[in-house]
Amino acid sequence: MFPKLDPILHSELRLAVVSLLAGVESADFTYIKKQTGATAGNLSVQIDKLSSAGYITVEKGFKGKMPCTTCSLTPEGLEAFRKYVDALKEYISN
Amino acid sequence: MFPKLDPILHSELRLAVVSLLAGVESADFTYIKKQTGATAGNLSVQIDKLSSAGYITVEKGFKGKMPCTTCSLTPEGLEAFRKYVDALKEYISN
DNA sequence: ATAATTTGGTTTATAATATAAACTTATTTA
DNA sequence: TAAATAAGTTTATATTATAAACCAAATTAT
Repeated sequence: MFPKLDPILHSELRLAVVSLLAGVESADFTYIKKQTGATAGNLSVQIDKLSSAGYITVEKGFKGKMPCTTCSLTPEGLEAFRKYVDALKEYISN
Repeated sequence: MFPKLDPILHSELRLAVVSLLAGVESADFTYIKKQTGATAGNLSVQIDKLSSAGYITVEKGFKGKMPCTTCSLTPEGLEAFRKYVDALKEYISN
């Protein structure tokens, strides 16, 4: 049977963000924006959702004088990602 | 970089339907409904979309006296599924 | 025989989502 | 100091997913 796919992660951009963060300590907004090719508005919204879900933490600081938003995956986010991947495999393998 | 995910397939139910059909010659509406656990309305809509996209063919006939809608994956549908899986792997592996 | 229920769906309405466009605030460059 | 750029946020819109309501025919119960 097909397991339910976590709707927080079953989104192209949010999945890309989490996938990206899964590989690094942390990444800032503009880096994520470049890597994903997302618009700032869309990214801002999706980062909020991941943050509200507790999948990432978001820290707003400064790099020099410029504002800089840094994101990193929480343990819960990593676990959710792992589960999502497993669930997905039920759909795409066999 | 993250490849674009085919929006026709990046949907929980449509992906389940295509995944299911990828393994068999054809399957009828009620069978798909049972296997996916979807509601009839939702399944009807999603089957229409897959059909409009040319990913599946839909034949309405009768099994005995009861109406019976039979679906099967087209070569394009199979190819799209294959591509989707490949694209997805860029997100979920590494 | 006919009323109620079930089967196999479709259509319509609604709630959620994704996305872009417009806007804000501060900074740097011309 | 005016214009342009950076780094986001907020708001508006279009699309989606989903369920609820509906329909017609067949079956079962009375």
